[in-house]
Amino acid sequence: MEQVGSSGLVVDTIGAISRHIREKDLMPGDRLPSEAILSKELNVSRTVVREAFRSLAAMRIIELATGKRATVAQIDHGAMSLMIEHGVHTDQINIQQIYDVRRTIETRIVALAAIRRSDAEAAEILSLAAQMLECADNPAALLEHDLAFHTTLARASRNPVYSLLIGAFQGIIRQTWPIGWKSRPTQASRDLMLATHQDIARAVAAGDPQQAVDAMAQHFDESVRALLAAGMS
Amino acid sequence: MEQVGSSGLVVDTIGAISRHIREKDLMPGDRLPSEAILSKELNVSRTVVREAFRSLAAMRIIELATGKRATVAQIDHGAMSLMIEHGVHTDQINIQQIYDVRRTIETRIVALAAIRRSDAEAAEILSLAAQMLECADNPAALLEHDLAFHTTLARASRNPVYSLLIGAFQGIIRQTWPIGWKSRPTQASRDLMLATHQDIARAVAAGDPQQAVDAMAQHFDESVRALLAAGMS
DNA sequence: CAAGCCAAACCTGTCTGACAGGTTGAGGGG
DNA sequence: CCCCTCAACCTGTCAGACAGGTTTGGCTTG
Repeated sequence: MEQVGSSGLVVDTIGAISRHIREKDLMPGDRLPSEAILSKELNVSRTVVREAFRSLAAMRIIELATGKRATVAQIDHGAMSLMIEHGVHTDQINIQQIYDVRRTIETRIVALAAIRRSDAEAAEILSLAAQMLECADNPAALLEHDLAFHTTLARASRNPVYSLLIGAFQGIIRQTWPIGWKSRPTQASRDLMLATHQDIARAVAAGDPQQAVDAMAQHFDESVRALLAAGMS
Repeated sequence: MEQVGSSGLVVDTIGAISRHIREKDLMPGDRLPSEAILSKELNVSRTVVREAFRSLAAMRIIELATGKRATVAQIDHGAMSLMIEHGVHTDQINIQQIYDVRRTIETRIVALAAIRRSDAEAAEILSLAAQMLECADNPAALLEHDLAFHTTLARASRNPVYSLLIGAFQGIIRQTWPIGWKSRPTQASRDLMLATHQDIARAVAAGDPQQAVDAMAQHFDESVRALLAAGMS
C-alpha cells in the first residue's frame, strides 16, 4: 500500500475498510473480507489490517469474534460510554454538565415517548416505576431499575440517537448515582424521587406530553438540587 | 497474562490500561508507559499491547504518535462523528432523527450561550452570521461558516458535552447539508435562513435567552420543512 | 556558567512466519 | 432429507527483526 495519507498505514487501512463498507453498501451483520484477503488487496501486512480492525471495533463500527469473519456492527453506546467516562475522570467534564444535557434530552424524550410509546412500552415503564418502589431500600437494585426506566423511555421515543445518548451516559451514571442517592438523607426526599418517577410513567402511559415534560423537569430539578447539596459544584 | 476476562487478552489489556490511567490519575497530555514496559508488566506480547493502544486511540482516550510515547488525550468528537456516520450509512439512523436531536440540544445551547457567552464570543457569533450573508452564493463556504456558527454557540454554552455532541454531528451534516440547501430553491427561502442566523446571533449577543431560543426553534422548523420538501422522509 | 549540539538509548511502525484453537461449509452416511 | 464429520479457513497470540522518529544527558563551545 502506498500510504496515501500521511498518518500511517493503519489509518489509511481504516479508511479503506470504511470506504469498502459504504461502497458495497454493507448492512449490520454483513461479513467483511478476511484479514488475509484484505492484507493482500491493500498490500499491507496482516498486522496492519488487524490494528485497523481493532480500531473500527473500538468504535463499534465492526464486530470481531474468534474464528468468524468480522461483521458490520449495529450502533451501540459502549464506546461513547467509555469516552464520556474518560472525560469525567480527567476533569474535562463534570457531573452537573452531564445532568444539564440529560435534562435537556430526557425532557424531549418523554414528550416523544408520550406520543409514540407502544402499549407494551407503556406497561413496561409503569412496571419499572412500580418496581422501584418495591426495592426502595436496595440502592443497587434501585440504580438498575432507574437506568432501565430511562433506557426504556428513550427507546419509546422511537429515535435511536436518543437511545444512544442515554446509553452513553449510563456508565458514568452508574459510577456517580450513589453520590446522589446518599445526598438524599431523609425518607421524604427519597420518596419524592420515587413518586416523581411514577408521575413520569403515568403521564407517558396516559399519552400526555406536557405533563410528562413537567414531571421530568421536576425530576431533574430535584436531582440537581440533591447533587449540589452533596457538594458537587 | 492470565486472561482474567473471557473476551481475550486485548480486551483485558484495554481494561488494564484504562485502570492505570484512572488509578494514577493521569490527565490529558500525561505519558503512558511504553509498549515494551506494558507488555512485560502485563505478560502479554507487544502485539496485544499495540492492539489495545489502537483501540483506545480509536475512542480518542489516548493519542499515539510515532517515536513518542502514548499520551492521555483530550475529549474529541472525531470518533463519535464516525459512529454517527456509520449509523446513518447503515440505515440505523435517519437525518430527521438527527435534526430532532440537534433541535433539542441547540435550543438549550443558545439559551445557555445567551447567558454565558463572553464578549469575544458574542462578536465572533455576530461576525460568522454576517460572513454567511457575504458568501450566500457559495454553498461550500456557507456550509463551513454554518458549522462554525453552531460550533461557536456550543462553545459559548460553557458545557463541553454540548460541544462534543455538536461536533459529533458535524461529519454527517457535512455530507447531507447540500441536500437541504438545494431544497431551498427560491431566493426568499435562502434569505430567510440567513436572516434567521442573524436573529440568533443578535439574541445571543444581546443576552436574551428567550429570543435566542425562539429564533433557534424557527431555524430548525425551517430546516426540517426544507428537508421534508426534499423528500427525506 | 549557560546555551546549544550530538550521539546513544529508547520508542513506535511495519513485516514475516508460526502455531493453537474456533468456525464453516461441502460432502458423505444414515 | 437430515445430521454428522472433517478439511479448509479464519482469528488470536507470540517472537524476532529492522527502519525510522524522539528523547535525553553529557559534552562542547562561547
